[in-house]
Amino acid sequence: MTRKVQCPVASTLDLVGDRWTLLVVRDLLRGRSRFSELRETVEGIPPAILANRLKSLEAAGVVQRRQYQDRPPRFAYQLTAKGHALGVVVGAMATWGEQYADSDLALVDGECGHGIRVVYHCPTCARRSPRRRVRIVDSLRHEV
Amino acid sequence: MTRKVQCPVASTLDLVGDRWTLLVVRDLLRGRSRFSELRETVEGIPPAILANRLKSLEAAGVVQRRQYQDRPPRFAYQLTAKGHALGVVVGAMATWGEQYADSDLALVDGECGHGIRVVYHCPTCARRSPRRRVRIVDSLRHEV
DNA sequence: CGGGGTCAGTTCAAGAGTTGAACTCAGTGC
DNA sequence: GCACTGAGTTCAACTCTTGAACTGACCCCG
Repeated sequence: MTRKVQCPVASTLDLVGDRWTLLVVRDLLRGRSRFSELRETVEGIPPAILANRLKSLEAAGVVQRRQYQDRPPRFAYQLTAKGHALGVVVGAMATWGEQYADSDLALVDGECGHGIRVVYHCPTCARRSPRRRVRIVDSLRHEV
Repeated sequence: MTRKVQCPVASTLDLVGDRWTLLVVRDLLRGRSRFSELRETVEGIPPAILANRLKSLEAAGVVQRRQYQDRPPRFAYQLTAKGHALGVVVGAMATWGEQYADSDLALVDGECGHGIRVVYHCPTCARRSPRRRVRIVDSLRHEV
């Protein structure tokens, strides 16, 4: 069901625009990697959906399925670089959700260990704008 | 269908975790405000879905429905502050999607007019980390 | 005064996706 | 041999989504 659009938001939503996919990504970011771990931590996901989503994510190059032992064949799912980049989306949702709901999860910098936020950043002005009003325009080339 | 969870990602997804809602928010951010405008610009959305989503968003306090004339009653939908804050999520998807798909949309700072990105930011270190590895942990209070 | 057009939706049948429960199958520990 | 674990698959019931058509209020035009 690929929509033939150019909007990056729409193409992102083609992959992760459902109730479950980003919860799976969230738990992969949390360090879960095995099917059964994900089934336990992704709140009430039916195994059929989990299997289906992991397949889509693998097909999209977002996760990688690795067999980590073969006597009883066992698999681990890990995020690729592309998948780790999706952390910004999950993080943005966490940042937003934290303002409007109680939370037991936090987004933490892998290096300094501090809680972090997802914010706007203008590379031209080198200016960060956590709550800036932002517009979405049809293109930078033919500005609306 | 409220999930009784505390994860901010999950509660955000309860509201916007479907194929359409964030496309509607995107176009509200783009300055569209009337039903017919949204129907035209949200790629192929069925009017029943659009009406339904606008109702949910209004109930969630993300948009506000204003009657802007009453001879023929006409309505405009506008984002509240809460809704504008969702721009970070849409922006994160745009940022991610732009790296993996061609784009005709751009995220623009409302003030300086430059194209902007959505990035991680650590308020403690005052350090911005566009591609930093990030972890999601169970809580900052009782660290995992 | 009648016809066509716009806007903001609603209605409805058909189809697609989701849910929950149960089941499979291989291997392992006891 | 037997229960258990991990990694899924299968299936029927249910719900949600899709697309197309329709409504109804109001305008403008001749």
